[in-house]
Amino acid sequence: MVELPKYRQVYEFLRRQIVEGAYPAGEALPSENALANAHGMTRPTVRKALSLLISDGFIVKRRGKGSIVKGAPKGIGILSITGTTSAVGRDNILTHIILKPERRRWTEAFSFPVSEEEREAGCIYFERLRVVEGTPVFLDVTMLPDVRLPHFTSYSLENRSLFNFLRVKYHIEVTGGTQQLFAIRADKRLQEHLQVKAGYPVLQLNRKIETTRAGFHIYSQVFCATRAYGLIGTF
Amino acid sequence: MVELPKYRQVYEFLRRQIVEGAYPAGEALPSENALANAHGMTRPTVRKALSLLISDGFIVKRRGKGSIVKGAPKGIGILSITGTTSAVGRDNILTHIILKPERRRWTEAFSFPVSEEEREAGCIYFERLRVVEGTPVFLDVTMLPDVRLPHFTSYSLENRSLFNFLRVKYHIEVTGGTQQLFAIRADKRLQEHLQVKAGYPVLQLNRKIETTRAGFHIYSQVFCATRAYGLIGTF
DNA sequence: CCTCATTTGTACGTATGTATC
DNA sequence: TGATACATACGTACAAATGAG
Repeated sequence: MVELPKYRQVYEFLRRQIVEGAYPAGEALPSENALANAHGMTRPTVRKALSLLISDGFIVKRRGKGSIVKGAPKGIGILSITGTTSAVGRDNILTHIILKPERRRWTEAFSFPVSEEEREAGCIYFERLRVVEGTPVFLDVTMLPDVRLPHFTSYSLENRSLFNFLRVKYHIEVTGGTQQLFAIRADKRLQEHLQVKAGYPVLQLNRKIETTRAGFHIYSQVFCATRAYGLIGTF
Repeated sequence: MVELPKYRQVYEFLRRQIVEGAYPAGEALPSENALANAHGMTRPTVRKALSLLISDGFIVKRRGKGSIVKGAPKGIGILSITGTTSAVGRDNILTHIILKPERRRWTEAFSFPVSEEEREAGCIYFERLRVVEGTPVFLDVTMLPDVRLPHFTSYSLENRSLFNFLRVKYHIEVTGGTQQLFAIRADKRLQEHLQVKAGYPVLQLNRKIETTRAGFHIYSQVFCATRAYGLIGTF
């Protein structure tokens, strides 16, 4: 088992501190030098951790002032790299398996081109519904190539983060991705699962997710009814 | 006038090279060491430039291989930090002023809270329509606080990037921001400007944009009909 | 299978500039 | 003015993945 790199450790540490409210919104984190001392590392390493917090939208930095904690945003941060599970408040999200992982042939990956190797490997396909505080919010369709994933289809993903699952079971780390956004009308299937009326506007997200394993991508399609929560993100 | 930092210069240089097709998709950029030598800087500086290209979705990196250029994605990259103008293909976008910049009182900034100073300063408000290849794609509503922006309302923003404008005229640099996404039905106003039918699903983007000037935010609301182009982004 | 050169990833240390208070 | 804090940039070292031989 490989240790997380130092900058990731501090990142995780600070992230937890912030969401737990150790630093109220508007307050500054300890200075970069202070953090470096406290964690036994140098300033460049701390800065790398902080830059992750910035791109996650947890802090902003002001020259001469410090790293100021942003208030917890209202909405669901699915636009960033964090998976759906950790994007919400986490405690109040339930995952319901609509279609268990099964092997398929690739047809297409949500308008993303599929490489030759991926096509040959075959496709693992499953559908999940995410329920936040009793109301269905996401319909999540996932496709990934069936290469070196022993016993994948026999595991249950009920209430489990796919990204964490891939990391601990198969050593696959998510590194980033591309996404495409559309506004569409709810069709019959979406009406049913997301509990909206016919023709209701729904967000559609097509994502191609890069990983540390070269050539291994996760293709994911998310449908989201934004009546209560908007999707939020930072840039 | 302050020079751009070195890492920004290389970033701009490589970015231009990529969009001009100097490195076809799938090819690797010169190695970090090579770039460092070529541009008279060290590897950390080059790496900073490359990390910008990654977050813009231009390249992916593979350990032991190099920085591989991604194919030009189809869609409009408005989700990232680049303004609307440079998000598109750039040559084929036209800006039509619907409402010229005028002073208003703040009511609300698209569901974002407005600070006391911003409220007191008053609000500059304007609306623009972006037309790509003959079809209207965005309706762009912008609000910004009227502080230390001499003669702003007297300039025309026709076919001009707001971000560039702020940089060269007022020394304000955009550093990032938060956005919120919804799928809505087109109302009367949107039907007219975006040329869609009643009830057509439209993407709504509320953005609060941070700048180098402390406490100065740009609030922007974008409506987008995603019939032809989806919005794309990386993470 | 092993070795080696190349390339990126992580982390160290140092120096100087610039904004804030 | 001085202290503090972040921004930029230098230089170095070793680890880990890749691909060629």
